[in-house]
Amino acid sequence: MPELPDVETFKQYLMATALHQEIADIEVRSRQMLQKVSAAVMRRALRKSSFVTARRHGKHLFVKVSNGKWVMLHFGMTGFLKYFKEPAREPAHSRLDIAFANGYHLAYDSQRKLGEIALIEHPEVFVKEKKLGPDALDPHLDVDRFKKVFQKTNTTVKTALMDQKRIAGIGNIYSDEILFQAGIRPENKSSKLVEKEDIHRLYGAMKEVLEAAIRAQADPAGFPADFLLPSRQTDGICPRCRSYLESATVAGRTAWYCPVCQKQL
DNA sequence: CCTATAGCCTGACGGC
DNA sequence: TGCCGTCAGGCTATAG
Repeated sequence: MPELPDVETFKQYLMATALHQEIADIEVRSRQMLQKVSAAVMRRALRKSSFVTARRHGKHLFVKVSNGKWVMLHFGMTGFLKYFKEPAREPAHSRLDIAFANGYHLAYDSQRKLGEIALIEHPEVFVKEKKLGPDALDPHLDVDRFKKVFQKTNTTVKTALMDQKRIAGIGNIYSDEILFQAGIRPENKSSKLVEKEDIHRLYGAMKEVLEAAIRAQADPAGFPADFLLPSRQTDGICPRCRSYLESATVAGRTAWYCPVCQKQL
């Protein structure tokens, strides 16, 4: 699930529910989710503290603790957050449970355990160490910088879009949507896009798709009618021209596209 | 350096 | 019903 729009929605959710409440205790349900930190250290860092704010870079969520530390949450393919009170409401694969003094809980759920939880000094240092590219919605990421990212590579445009070291936040699902909105096939060479001046449309589509998805809180039910994503399956139909969608393996993932609306350069 | 590919982990689904 | 293969909205370590 979690690409940029999803993680942005998690951030807003966390900030609307879980800030400024004393943390009574935490329970690490799956040790393997913790990166370079023991459950004991994590517990010591959070107990009696509270969360004060949150920020996001790409698919990473950073939650600031009142003692100055930050908790880093990455959601893998299946992660999400859930704020709840009744124990019966705890999600099925809760890997970290944070119990607040007011009786509520915040659960980090990850069915496939492909995510990561860490305790870090500062998000900026983390981003630098991970060599993450600029966030896809960073205002400083203008079209010229975007262009540079795409011209100096020999890979496909979908692969480049999903490479977190080039631009952070886009994964398999949203790269399909962005390429559909830009009218470009996923297996086109990235550098060719720059030659052919299609790069401006790709840039515009990226910003528009991600912003629209955030407005819909990453819920497909609220997506614009011309979005490809809800049709992304066998026998799926293009929302524009009604052709059957096609799929191909690109970057080891399944790409869906409209053979009529998306051109081969 | 660059790019492509297995492997990690768990569960849901379709076909037999 | 049960079993098996396949696939899944991510990323890393490795090979070429």
